[in-house]
Amino acid sequence: MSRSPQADTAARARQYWLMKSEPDEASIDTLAERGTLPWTGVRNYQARNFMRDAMRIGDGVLFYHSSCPQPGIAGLAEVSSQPYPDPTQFDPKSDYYDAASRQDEPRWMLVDVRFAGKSPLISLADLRAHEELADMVVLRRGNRLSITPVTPAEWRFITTRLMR
DNA sequence: GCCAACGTTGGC
DNA sequence: GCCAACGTTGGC
Repeated sequence: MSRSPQADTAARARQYWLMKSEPDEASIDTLAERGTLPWTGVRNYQARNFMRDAMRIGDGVLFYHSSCPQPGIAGLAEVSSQPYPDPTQFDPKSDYYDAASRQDEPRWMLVDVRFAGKSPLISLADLRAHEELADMVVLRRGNRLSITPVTPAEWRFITTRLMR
């Protein structure tokens, strides 16, 4: 099956994601200092599949602080690499070591994420207060996924209405 | 610290 | 392939 030259070169529309990080491990300030971070430690297949199969360089990221005194969106980032194997899976000293993963067939893939700006914290209560965001995946009851898709409308609302 | 919700494991 | 038990997530 051949594809047109346009299909090979045309960028797909930018997509958007929300990525949870525990600020004790990596906060928006950590990302601001370092510029980019490898998104290590994801050990959930659905979240891995988003990074491995769906993300593209330049996709927008809502950087979310979780498991902390003030959970919420703390800033913006963007996907800045192709997927590649998470090195921590091969490191026996890492909390994220996976003895069952093989070098020649890595189980866990990640992307790098680049800092794109800090925002005043947008709390869960703030997010839930807006009808426009009622269907956000991250707000769904029982949701535990550390990476969730964000619709263009949700992205627009958050970045243009809640972040100014 | 509690606990709801969900994913993974492993016996059968 | 079922499903109970167990572990983890993550807000409160």
